[in-house]
Amino acid sequence: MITIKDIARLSGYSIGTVSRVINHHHDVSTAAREKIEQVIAENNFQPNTNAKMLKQAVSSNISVLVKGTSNLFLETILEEIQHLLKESDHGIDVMFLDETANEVETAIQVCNTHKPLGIIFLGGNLNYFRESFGGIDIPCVLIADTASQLGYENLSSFATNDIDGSREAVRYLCQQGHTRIGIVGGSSDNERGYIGSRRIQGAVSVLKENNLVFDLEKQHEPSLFSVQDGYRAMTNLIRKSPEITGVFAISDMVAIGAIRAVHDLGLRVPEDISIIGYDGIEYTKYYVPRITTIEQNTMQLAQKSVDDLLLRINYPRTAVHEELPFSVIYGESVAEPRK
Amino acid sequence: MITIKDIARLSGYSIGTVSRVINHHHDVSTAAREKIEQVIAENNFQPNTNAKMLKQAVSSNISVLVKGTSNLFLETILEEIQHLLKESDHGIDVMFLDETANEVETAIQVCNTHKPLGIIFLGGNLNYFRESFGGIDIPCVLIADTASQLGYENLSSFATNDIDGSREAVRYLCQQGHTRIGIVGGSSDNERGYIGSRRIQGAVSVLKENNLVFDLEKQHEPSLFSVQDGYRAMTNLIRKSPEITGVFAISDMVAIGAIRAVHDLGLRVPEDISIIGYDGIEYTKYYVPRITTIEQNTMQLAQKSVDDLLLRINYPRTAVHEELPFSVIYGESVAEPRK
DNA sequence: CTGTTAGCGCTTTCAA
DNA sequence: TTGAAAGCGCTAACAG
Repeated sequence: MITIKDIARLSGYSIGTVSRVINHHHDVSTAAREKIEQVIAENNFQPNTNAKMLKQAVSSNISVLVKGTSNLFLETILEEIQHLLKESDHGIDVMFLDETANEVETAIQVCNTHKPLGIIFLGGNLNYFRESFGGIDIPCVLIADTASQLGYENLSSFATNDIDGSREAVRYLCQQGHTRIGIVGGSSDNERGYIGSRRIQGAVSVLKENNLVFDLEKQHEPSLFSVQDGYRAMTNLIRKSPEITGVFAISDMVAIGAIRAVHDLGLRVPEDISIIGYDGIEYTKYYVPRITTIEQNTMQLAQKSVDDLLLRINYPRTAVHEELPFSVIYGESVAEPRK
Repeated sequence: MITIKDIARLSGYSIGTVSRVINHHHDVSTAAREKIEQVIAENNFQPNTNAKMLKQAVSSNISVLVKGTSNLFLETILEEIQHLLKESDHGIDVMFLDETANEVETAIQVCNTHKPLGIIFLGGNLNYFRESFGGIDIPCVLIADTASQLGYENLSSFATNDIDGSREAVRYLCQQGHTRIGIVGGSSDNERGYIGSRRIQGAVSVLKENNLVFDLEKQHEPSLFSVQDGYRAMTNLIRKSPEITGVFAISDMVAIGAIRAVHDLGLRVPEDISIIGYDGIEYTKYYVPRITTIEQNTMQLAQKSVDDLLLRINYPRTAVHEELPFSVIYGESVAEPRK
């Protein structure tokens, strides 16, 4: 392994000067800079990040923790964030976590080792934040869930209002004339701070307002946020409530599984059953039928989060919590019910 | 930040002893171990990874470099690898790279900083390996492409034979009676070591053997490995060659975009145009129509790679290169052409 | 502008 | 079984 010491020896300068060149300090003579850069290139020298991080108080990086490895919705936002951060002079440091992992514990680790200037959480479980976010004291942003009730001074959040979004979804089904409406996805226990339960909550409230019968046990089937489980859940739902004509799927992934399930039961979407999804991932536009869905504004989510984080890194101020707009994307998976 | 020094002070032992406890050495008295573990727990102490890595010659981890952030095919293999490695006593260290990134340069970096025992490359560009893999001297495995011609002693590879796989795909279209066959995806320039060009090569060879006319310019449209670009490419292909009845899409993602494109042109799959994909990602089973595709055996790819890597870590021996079987998954996207 | 030097937190000899 | 102490590669403060 080639170290800064080797470069110093080979270039005839001291390690101090080499370090200055590496870190683009301006108090180095052109001669020294050129010579050292040449030696570095010749030897393909890479400074040891461990030593660097160990020594440095802070890096100039921003860490992004993504919850869930194959969550297309979050990945879309991530791409946008990477794009935006490339403009700034901050490095970026992405880390993918299992859906079940504790992102806040991981973040504390990351603070010790990577020493970022700020952290963006892409998705997360509010319970973990409640438990241990106190251990973090750099500016952070939570995307896709709201942290306003948590009251941390250094944690902003940007999200669409899940209750309103799902209300809109179900309202649209009602408008089309559906009266027997089912829900797939989310868990039925009203766990606090869980996105799925909020979406269910919104959906149910609209059904109640429209005086439609709704038996949670019969007209809802829980499901993970995956295609496979959406398929299973929808199959069950139709079996136990064959009279249903409209379905709100808690995420687009679930909607895709659900549509396939409908087909395999010999029914058609939207002729026999209408399905509306949630998130607005790119994929829904290429499905047959194109999926009607509630689109979250990934661009704005990314933009606002990055802006806020950079602002708070440079001018310490208190965190903000903002709700961003969503919109209904009219696809081909919802129609009026048969008479 | 709480350090090993604090734990030493708080427990009344020296930092040497604390370090031994942390690393589960057995030359520590039970009294010391218990006291120190208690203090560690009380203070929620996390050893600083940078300092640890800086000092240690090697970790006991295995690094996995995934090429492409939203490549469902590779992600499936990754999940399997994580599962398999959990059985072993090695830590695992995943890193996602951009599709355009240089994974070998990154790997060299990773060797310096994480000091893994071995590396698994999930996807990769053979050109980068040719250029700089010489800089790596720990056991490595490349998955999804073959490195046999490269001749590195410490680089095994496991992949399905892309030429045979795409031959099988096109052969199936021919069997069904298609004579005017198109290809979407891959790039037309025969870049060495590029998966797409090998799949095209296999496809074309079968067409030639069956004495079918094939004009690369007219019957092939290049595309990236994405749904969006598959859509665009298929639209172009049909415009320039409307007589085509069967299409080989170089990946399932491309196939999905292609099917949607067919629909939007007022045609149907498979009634008007048959489409066969490649990879066998989970998703194809939930599309409407279910996509006929060449399935790569992700389980075996993962299993063999992990086995080989662990073996070579423990008993140094030369690398191996193996081709793994594929199979045709008969979906609903291929039918006999209209007369 | 450049060199020297004191650590960053940890592991690992070497002595005791 | 334990403690003391020498660095791992690097940065930054200080002196020149």
